[in-house]
Amino acid sequence: MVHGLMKTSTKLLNICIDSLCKSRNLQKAESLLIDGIRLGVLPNVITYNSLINGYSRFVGIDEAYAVTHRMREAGIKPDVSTYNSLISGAAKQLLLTRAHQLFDEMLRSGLSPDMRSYNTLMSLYFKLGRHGDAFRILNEDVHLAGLSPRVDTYNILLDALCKSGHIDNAVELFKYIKSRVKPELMTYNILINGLCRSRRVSSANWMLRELERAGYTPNAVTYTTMLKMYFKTKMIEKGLKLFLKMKKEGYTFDGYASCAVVSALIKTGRAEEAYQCMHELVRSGRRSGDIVSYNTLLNLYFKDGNLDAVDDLLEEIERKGLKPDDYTHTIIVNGLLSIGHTGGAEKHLACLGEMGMQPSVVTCNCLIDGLCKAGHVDRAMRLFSSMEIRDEFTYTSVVHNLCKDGRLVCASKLLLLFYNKGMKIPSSARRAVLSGLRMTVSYQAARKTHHKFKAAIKSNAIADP
DNA sequence: CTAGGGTTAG
Repeated sequence: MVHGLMKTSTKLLNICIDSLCKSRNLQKAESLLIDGIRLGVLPNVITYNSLINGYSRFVGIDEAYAVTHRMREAGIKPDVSTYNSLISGAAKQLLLTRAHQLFDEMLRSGLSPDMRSYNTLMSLYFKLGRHGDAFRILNEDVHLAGLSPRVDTYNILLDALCKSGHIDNAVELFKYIKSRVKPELMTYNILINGLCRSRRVSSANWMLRELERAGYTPNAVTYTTMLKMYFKTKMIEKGLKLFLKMKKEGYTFDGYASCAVVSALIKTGRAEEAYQCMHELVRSGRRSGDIVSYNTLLNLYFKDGNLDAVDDLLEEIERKGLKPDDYTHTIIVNGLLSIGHTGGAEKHLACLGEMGMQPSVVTCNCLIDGLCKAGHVDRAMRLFSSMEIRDEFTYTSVVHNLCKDGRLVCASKLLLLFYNKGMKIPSSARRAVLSGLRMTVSYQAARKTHHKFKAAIKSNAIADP
């Protein structure tokens, strides 16, 4: 009798602790655990697994691993679930070696990894761009372990194919797996997202119909994905119409769709409607209060020139203990540049460095472009030289701005260098250099440079595929 | 374990 009651209590304790952990309230979960022990309700492996999962997701792998010592002291041995949580914690921080260490430790403890353990490892390899290693796990390790992939494994595979630009292979794989497993709503969402990212509007709509034919109802994820595709393909009104439909039909819409709508409205100069949308979101009480929605709002205030609101919002972010991310810093740098405060923007970048953070490529790109446009080409070029990672935005921006500044020789030399590196630069950059050369140097010089560019692009096209 | 939102060039 007493034993039965205790079992019920532990179950209740576990439900409470798990829900606290899932909502990031790890402190409260810890004190509940202590209260439980005081009252004689003993934790079991499930209790500790919830904690480990929470620390893995929201704090860090070391903090999560520390809990395993506490559970061992309590006489409870970690199980496969424990290790799965730990491995996903390592995977979240892209710590491949750590993930493998934990995997080996699990094997040494006599535990057999399950499909989820392999899924986590595969997904990590995909995230690191090591597709070959991911497929090796699937084709060798999973087989050796006597396991077979289910729909969740295929979801990971499909998503990886979509995100690495192999959407056609993803669709092919989808057709193949349909004969083996029943696709989930998530499976359809992954494919729709892949099609939307490559702007295949009609294929995305076809996949949406397939989703419905399979008996599913589109959810907030499906609609947000479609919404973004409309904005990306400049079909703003169509996107807004879909947003209205989501609201009207009472779909489980949340802050995700609103952020996408607000940013599209800002980009098309409709600040008034953007404010309205943001206010609606706050009123609905669905604002999740995460850094993404703050970034969206911050961008809106900057673009609207509402600097007092910017100050207040930055203060609020700090007060709430939210960590500004790369997007936040980019928005701030861009905002400072837009009000002509180039020194402030440079200072912000320097501050990041002092705090031991690397500014992102995007942040640097914005500063380079802003400095150039404000006439400080030399300062921009100094930043350009110091960058370790550059992308096509960096190059395009630098070439265009050098041309505008009349430094055509420099621009053409750099462009040639980028072509030789195999970078994909929009043809507008080449046209800017050539027309500049024609106007300020000579038709002859432009023609010679044109040939050089063509040769570089051609030799790269052969070396690349 | 796996799906959707926010920043930059032309």
